[in-house]
Amino acid sequence: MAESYPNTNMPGSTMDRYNYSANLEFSDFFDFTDWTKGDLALIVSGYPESQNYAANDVVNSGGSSSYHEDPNNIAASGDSRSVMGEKQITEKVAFKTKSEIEILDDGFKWRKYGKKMVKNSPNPRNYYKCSIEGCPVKKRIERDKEDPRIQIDKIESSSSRKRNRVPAIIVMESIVQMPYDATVRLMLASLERNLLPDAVIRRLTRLLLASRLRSGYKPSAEFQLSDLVHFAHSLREMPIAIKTERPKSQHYEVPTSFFKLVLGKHLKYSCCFFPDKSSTLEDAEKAMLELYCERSQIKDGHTVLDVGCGWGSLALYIAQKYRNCQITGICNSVTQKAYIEEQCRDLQVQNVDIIVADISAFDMEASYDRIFSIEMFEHMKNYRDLLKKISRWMKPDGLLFVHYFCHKTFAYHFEDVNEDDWITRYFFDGGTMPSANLLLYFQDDVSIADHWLINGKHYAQTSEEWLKRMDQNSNSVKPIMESTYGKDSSLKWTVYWRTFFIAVAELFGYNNGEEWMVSHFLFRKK
DNA sequence: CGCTTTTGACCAGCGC
DNA sequence: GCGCTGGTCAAAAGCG
Repeated sequence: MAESYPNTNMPGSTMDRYNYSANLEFSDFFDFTDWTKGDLALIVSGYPESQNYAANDVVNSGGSSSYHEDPNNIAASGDSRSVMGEKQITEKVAFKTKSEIEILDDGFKWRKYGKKMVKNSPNPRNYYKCSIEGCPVKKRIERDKEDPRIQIDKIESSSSRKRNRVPAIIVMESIVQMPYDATVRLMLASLERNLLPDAVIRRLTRLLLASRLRSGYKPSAEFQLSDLVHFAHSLREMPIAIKTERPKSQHYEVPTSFFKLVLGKHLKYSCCFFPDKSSTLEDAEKAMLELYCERSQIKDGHTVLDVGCGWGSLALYIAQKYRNCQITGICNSVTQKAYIEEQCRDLQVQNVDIIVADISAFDMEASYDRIFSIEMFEHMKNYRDLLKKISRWMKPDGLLFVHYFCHKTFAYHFEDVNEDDWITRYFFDGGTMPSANLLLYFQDDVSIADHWLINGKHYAQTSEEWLKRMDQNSNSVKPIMESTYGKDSSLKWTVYWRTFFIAVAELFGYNNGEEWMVSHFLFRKK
């Protein structure tokens, strides 16, 4: 078996690309008028003392809107009482962070307006205002006089106008200090209200990934090959796929018009390949499609099956490139089929047939020279049964090409067991995160001919492009979100989709793309 | 040049 | 009122 792990040709210093943040107005993030209903101050009431406070102290669902007094006298001088006559509303929070880093970047833009020595302390106190015009949030930062490694932040938002209350920033400042579960809970609460700047979502995502890498994803602290073998074995006991309807409704029934605005012109809703970092998304879509053709050794005249064809990016690409190929695509939604057939008419292509079916239940007699599956195995469980079924659709000398995203070492289920895993809940419930070589444990009916890995940065950049396009087309996206999710939830879902793209980018960009990545397999029939 | 940071002046509150 | 402290302003300095 020839295994090669080619350098995926991503140039070195590309991190600047990944610091992209959307050019949105302050008011796009902070919907003041919405806050009068859910009292955000409650979410952050109390002064978290960096180490030893319980999550429940932070997420306080009852009580008054004023903040609790600091048990450790961190912020004794604050005055949150209402001024006589007009209603002055002040939200405050204070916390300590242990950090060697001189200036902690919290993702917000600040303007420094003062610096003062504090009595009885060798360290100065710095005064900042949020640099966005009209934002009433201020913060002051000083270092602990006993332990200068500890940074003390006090943040307050004060305004006479109720609609200008800005506890959002307080939420954000607090959550980055919190234990894992409290962080997640607040992130969710903040997300729903559209309160987090991209930089914060990115930072939180990385924190969560780091935390999960330490404990959550791995079946054991020392992940061993035997764990993977066990995982692979356990998949054999499961149905081919579970909960096939949920991801479909979660994800794939959003109107095609949305994906037309977000994806590249091939409508490839999977990882693209960037020959260099300045490649356009269209280039990258094409480069990956071309890579599939090359690695699968496809020839003109072959019969081709694309299992899980989506909007037909690969089917249509092959149909145009190899006019004598006859291509069948299987997708799970009628809207996708309708779109592909429309494309066939526009492109004057006659060699494509689309079947709408649930792969786990579907079967047929036909057989093919080449079978492709692009990012569909992630929705499946029982790879043995699935590969057995697919192998029956292969001609004796046929080849199967599989592309899935993966973790380099371990495999895990996407399960909606933790409320924290909102990506699972809303986008991938019932799916699997395979390990890079998981399919090699399922060679009952097929055997490996070749195997490649692709650095995760390609997916990171792909998702960044999707995000960029979604933002650029926000005017057109808005009515789609409103008609899909309802006017009340459209903002929330817009945020979810943006956060999903950000999270995908951070996941695959993690550890320079060497942690989560994309795996390609070429199998022959046994 | 366009931005941020520094810095002394100023101001408000408070205890005496 | 006076002295002290903490917070703010805005002119000047610093920076890439």
